[in-house]
Amino acid sequence: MSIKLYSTLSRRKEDFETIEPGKVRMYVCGVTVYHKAHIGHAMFALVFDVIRRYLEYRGYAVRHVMNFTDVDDKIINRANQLGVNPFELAEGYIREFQQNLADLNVLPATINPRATQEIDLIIKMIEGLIEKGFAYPLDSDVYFRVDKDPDYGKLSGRRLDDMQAGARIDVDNRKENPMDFALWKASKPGEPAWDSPWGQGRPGWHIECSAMNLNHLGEQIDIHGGGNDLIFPHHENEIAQTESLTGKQFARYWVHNGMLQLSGEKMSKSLGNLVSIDDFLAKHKADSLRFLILNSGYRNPLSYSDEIVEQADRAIERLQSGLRPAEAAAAGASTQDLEDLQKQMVATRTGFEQSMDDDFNSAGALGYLFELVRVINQAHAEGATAAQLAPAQDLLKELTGVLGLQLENSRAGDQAVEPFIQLLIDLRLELRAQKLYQLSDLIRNRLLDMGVILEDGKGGTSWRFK
RNA sequence: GGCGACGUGGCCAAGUGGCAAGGCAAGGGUCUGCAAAACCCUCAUCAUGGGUUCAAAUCCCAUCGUCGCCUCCA
Repeated sequence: MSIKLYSTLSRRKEDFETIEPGKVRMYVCGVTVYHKAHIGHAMFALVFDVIRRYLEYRGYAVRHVMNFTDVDDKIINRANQLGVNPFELAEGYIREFQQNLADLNVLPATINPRATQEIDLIIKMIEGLIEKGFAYPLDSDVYFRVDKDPDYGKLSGRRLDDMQAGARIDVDNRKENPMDFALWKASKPGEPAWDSPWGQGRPGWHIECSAMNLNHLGEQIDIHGGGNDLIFPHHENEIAQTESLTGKQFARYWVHNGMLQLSGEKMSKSLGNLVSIDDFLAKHKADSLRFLILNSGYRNPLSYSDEIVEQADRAIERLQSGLRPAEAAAAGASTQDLEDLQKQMVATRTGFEQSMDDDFNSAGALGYLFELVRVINQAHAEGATAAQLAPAQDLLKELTGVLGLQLENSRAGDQAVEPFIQLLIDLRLELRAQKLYQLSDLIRNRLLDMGVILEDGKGGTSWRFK
């Protein structure tokens, strides 16, 4: 069975076929680095991380490119406000975002190109577009001529006639068509600038992505992704530029994720309603955020609230419960239990793959993983040994890993405390044997306050970090 | 005004023609000194109104509601 994925261009699910067999060229629009990254940015990164991981699970070699826009008006404005060098400002946020992604267990992209590293190619492309009549210089700017592009609007499903140019911004009367967009922008004194045939300036927002695609993936790519707020104008313009220049179809599949919303509104820098990735990770595990995103369709909007984060925290604990070690004194599960476990393993992998093949239906896939957890726990409760649980637990680890979940219980760097915890457990065991329950409960409660949970089972007391 | 998406139990959410996955919460039970975890049981006819069909949450029409894009935006 093949993978199906929804493409914004055709507005339907399509069979996934790559240009080169077994290889995927995937470009994902990254961020403009002028501000701390928020969990909305994390969403796109997580969505495409899961897509990439699943494609690799399916045997594809994925060349994953995610760019950084490191020069633009917003960066310059903010640098001016802060009185710092715009390049240094961008560099700092790039480092921070990469650290955020690492903290979220997002695999590093194959390449992270930056707009400022592509200037030569950008200029060549603009020259090519001018030669072909798709662009025209105006003073020291260069604009793309939308009227020359017959299928302009095909991605976003708009026609030029329908668009109320200037409805919310002032029309630049110098342009041939109000919808013409900048390929090259003249710079003001003191702003970052590069030499060009049209004078000192910098690239427009859209052309950089076209250039990075061309440079790192080629004229034609398999998947082009990003948030659905980029469909228009950014991706529309990218198609227009690239296809006008090459005369070939640019991306086979356009994949867009829905927006993360906070209190009913899109989370965005301009609205000021954001939760930074750092804020989130200070209170919750990376797995929790990933679960939130996996648990709903990637194309749907996702409403963020304390309540659903709390639910995600619990759900992760539930998945972790499937990985608990067998009781030391386990007697072994019955043949029937082991058969059930075996059946569920087959059902889980099959269901997982069928769900994920269907446009990366991770919520459906999670359903099968929870069912596996239940059957593992049943066997666990029936006395399965470590060896009996291992195959199912390995499967659980493997498939949650495909989704990028870590399910780690222990906190890094805390190994040193383990002997002391064990000492307290042994002490408490003695107190309980003497029925000194007040003291034994005191130990349990105090450890809980410190984030260590004790659980008394048949085979002794086990513990885990909260 | 134009384009588009969505509306499934208290909450999140899958399912897009054939008896409504899963998670969280809640209630009951087993286990336990107690607790926690785990296990067992209970918990929805799918916004509303029409229509098509042997059969609809799933297709069509209408209504109501929520949201996104059209401007920088993941």
